[in-house]
Amino acid sequence: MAAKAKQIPSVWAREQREPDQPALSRAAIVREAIAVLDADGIEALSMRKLGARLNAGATSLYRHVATKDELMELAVDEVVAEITVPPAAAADWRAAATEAAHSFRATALRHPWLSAVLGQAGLAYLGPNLMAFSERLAALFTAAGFPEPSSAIDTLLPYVIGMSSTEAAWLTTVARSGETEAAFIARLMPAAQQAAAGHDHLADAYARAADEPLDPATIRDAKFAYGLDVVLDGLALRLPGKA
Amino acid sequence: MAAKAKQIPSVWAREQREPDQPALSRAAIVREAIAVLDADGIEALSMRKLGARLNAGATSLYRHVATKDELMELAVDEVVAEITVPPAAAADWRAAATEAAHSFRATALRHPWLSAVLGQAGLAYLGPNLMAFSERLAALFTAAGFPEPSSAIDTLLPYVIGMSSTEAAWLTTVARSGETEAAFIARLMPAAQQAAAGHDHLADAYARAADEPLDPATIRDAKFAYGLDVVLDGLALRLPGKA
DNA sequence: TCCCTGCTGCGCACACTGTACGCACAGTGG
DNA sequence: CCACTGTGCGTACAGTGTGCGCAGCAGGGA
Repeated sequence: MAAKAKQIPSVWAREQREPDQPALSRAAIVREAIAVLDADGIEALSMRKLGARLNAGATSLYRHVATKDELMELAVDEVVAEITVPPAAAADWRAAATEAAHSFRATALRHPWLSAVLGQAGLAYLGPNLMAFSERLAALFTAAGFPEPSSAIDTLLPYVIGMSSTEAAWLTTVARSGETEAAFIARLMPAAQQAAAGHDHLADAYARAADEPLDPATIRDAKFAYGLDVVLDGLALRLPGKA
Repeated sequence: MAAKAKQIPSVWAREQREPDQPALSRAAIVREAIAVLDADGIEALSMRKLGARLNAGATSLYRHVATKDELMELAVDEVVAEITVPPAAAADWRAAATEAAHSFRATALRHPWLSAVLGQAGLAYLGPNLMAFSERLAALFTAAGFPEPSSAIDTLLPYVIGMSSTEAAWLTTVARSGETEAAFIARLMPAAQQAAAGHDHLADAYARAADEPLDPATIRDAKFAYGLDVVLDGLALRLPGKA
């Protein structure tokens, strides 16, 4: 969808490339890809569409990026930089870990494709920002006095990733419906209750949830905080001097 | 890829449909889809390929399944039936929860696409087996005496899903490399150590891991069990009578 | 002034994807 | 015998990622 219209091929008629365009570059491509991902979701990102948004052809992108997967990897690493992990010197490791976890969740909800891609990649991503993130987490738990900080990280991160990814998927579904979260829940409720028929505990839980006056976002916040506290409680028991 | 070859159209030459073929049915389609998913991964499943394996055209499947997403939902629910959750009557809730978690992980590693799809779907899936699974978990934690069993579930499940999905992704990557896990790690190590340069804690962790004599599968088992214990410890603190 | 080399963008093409549409046939009920 | 319904399939459409080779530009010698 370049600005230049189709015209008969002629050396004289050919225009110069606009020099004021933001040049195609890896950074610009990644930035635009993130914008598309945030706005339209992961399956809406195609190389053609991305190229069009950059006033370029689809295959031009491949001069700067080896493959679409590599582009995703770059986008992940770029976005991971938004997560803040308090410095290790902080006296209260628990507050620091809580802040890091909440920052992760906030980032994952701001970029709903993040956790899905991250969870599906595992240790294969070695981008600088991801490494820096891991390093700061390791520093935090080491300073806290954990004998094996990586075990602590390998407990906390799966929880945070698991929760964030289901939550992001849910919010994506809601957003696609065009309704508010409460309205979407209300519309889904009958089907859920029907599916829960014969399952007493589930039916009870649904009934209790229906009476809940709190708004869904608050409930999700509380749920995440609750589970996080559980995990941190469990970790605290592993600190030397507590056993 | 039907058995009948192309031939000049003629009423006389047209063959009958083989009646001994296993009839195309929703159950057969789902079963075959799971086989493809297990063998070749999630992005290898295409309707055409699936149809071919069933001696049918691609679009024939759509008589039994509304859309590919629906097929995935059916496959997930089918596979979820493999997860065993001990009955609520079990005296030791902790052993029961541990068994359920391990069963989940085993199923997720047997079907490496499971957690990714599950984590990306959230509460939207309401299949009977998934409902039964949730019900039994709820029964378990209710019988254990938790005041709000759903909070316990919403803590445990994200951990289990998060851990299983990264693990499954890792194993998929390893499998695709054609090497053993140990060999793959050895080949990845230089890149990882280079990426960890300047990050002291990470570099230490890598160095320690390189000296580790245990085989990777054992380490993964231990890591999962460790985090699971952490979560269950944290949950145990929420049992009335412990506060 | 010329050519040569290397880099960037792009048009085309290939092999694929999910799935809508409408026809041809089998079995069933009237 | 006819009508109807359910099933399979061939064709087609609008996409997808990406390999290949060409066209222009920048800079560096001769």
